[in-house]
Amino acid sequence: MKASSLHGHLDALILSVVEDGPLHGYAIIEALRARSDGALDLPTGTVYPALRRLERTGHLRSEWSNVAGRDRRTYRLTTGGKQALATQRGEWREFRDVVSAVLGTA
Amino acid sequence: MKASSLHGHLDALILSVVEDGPLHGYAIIEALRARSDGALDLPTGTVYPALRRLERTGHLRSEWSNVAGRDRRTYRLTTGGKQALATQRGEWREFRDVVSAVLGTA
DNA sequence: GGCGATATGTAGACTGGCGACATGTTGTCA
DNA sequence: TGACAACATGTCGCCAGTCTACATATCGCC
Repeated sequence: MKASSLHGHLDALILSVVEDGPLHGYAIIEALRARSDGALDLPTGTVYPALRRLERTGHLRSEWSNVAGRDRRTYRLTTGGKQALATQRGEWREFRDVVSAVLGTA
Repeated sequence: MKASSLHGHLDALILSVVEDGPLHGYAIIEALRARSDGALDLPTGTVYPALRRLERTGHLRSEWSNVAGRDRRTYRLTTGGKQALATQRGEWREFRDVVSAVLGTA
């Protein structure tokens, strides 16, 4: 699937997979792939900048750790992030319904 | 609704409203607004460039006319445009289902 | 030693939607 | 007559966000 069509919806997807528990970047990419049955295979150049953006806006917070000799930056949802996710879920539903209605793909 | 989330989906929406019969730019904007119950209110700076793009790629063809003293450029779907619309409807369905699945907004 | 998987990141290009602007006509209302 | 909304088309430059390609490093396996 063309991930470029995600434009503007990626943030919600990331927040959504982190909702179930803290994850580091690489694991987030895998979680998105798993949850979408392989349809979403996002490049690191897309995800890592998005994570820093989400941290900058206060929706995520990160913490470094080392697991089996590998450095990990683990992200978790903030309170603001939870609210943002709820808002964005609502916006997604509206967007989805509007586009489906216009396209006649209800 | 934030129309910026349209990114990449606008072409399909335009092709879809033109599918029912030739329309000029201004009427396309109105048709999108009507079909979406007011949710889609696109600025001319978005729609007109998109129409020229769609004509450049051969999905639309245009013709000038004059109605009640006003110049109109009326667009209609080409054969290629019909095929493109069918393809994009399929892509939309997939995109919609994937995002809904990940967000849990099924 | 090499390679694939794990892990993070940046730089620059490209695309597309948006706000602001520019232009002109028609119809309406005071 | 003059102002203003609606009709109608279009451009320009900005900006946000995604992608490609690159850079770096560890671990486990063969």
